[in-house]
Amino acid sequence: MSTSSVRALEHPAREDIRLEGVLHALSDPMRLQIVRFLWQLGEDGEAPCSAIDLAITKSTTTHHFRVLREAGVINQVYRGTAKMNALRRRDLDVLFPGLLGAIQSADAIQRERDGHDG
Amino acid sequence: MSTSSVRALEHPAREDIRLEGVLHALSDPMRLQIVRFLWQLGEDGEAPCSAIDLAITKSTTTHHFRVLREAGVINQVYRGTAKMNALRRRDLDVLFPGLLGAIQSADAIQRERDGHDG
DNA sequence: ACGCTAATACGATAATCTACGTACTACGAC
DNA sequence: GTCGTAGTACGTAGATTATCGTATTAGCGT
Repeated sequence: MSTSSVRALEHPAREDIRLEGVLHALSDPMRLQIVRFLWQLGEDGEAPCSAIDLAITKSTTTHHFRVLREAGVINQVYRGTAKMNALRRRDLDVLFPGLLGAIQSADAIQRERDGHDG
Repeated sequence: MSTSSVRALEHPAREDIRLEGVLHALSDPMRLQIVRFLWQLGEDGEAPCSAIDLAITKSTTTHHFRVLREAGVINQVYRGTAKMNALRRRDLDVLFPGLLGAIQSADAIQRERDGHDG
């Protein structure tokens, strides 16, 4: 017996996403880096946790992904042995139009200013 | 002898304002309330700390205003016995175009959803 | 069954944050 | 100078957070 994975992950419904929670989730540099990475994958892009090279241990990485998920910023699903992550762009755009885009744009401007390429 | 107040307040220069800091400052409900209030005063609007009725004590209020100032979100100047506060709209708009507006808009949408009037 | 890889769970620690109360300073009015 | 108002400083308590290390679970391939 084994249908496609019993392991389910709790996500807030779109209407339960709170602005304060989203802002708090994005106010950490590591999490901002995660979101930047996912954003750059484009619409519907997704990636396993391990695809992002963060300067922290795996268990801390797990923690940050969970914060993002619980705030409603990303969606996580198990796919085989990996856990795929994707930005909840559409949900956030319906809920708070322009917010995610403005933050991404601000992040890009700041990185440019800080001397990062790309 | 008394020129216009020796008491000076430290503000980050525009180029020293960090996105993470702004997001963190705005991720607290009390501070979001402060910013909402200042926003509603319109361009160049300013108000003393005491103009906002927060459900916290005076010393905690001081703390929140300081967090906002140190993050670069508001400007504070002493004016007589009061301390006037104003959003740093222009600085933020130059630095991160659209960010403050998107957050304000998201805040308004969320409050509408929560059943507040206005 | 065994080993590999991806990710979680748990427990600990140190830092940060919100909030409070009390004591204090600065300014204006009297 | 004295009083009232606006706001600060300081110390502290309690909660949350970021980080780690180690042990563990889930799924895939052999």
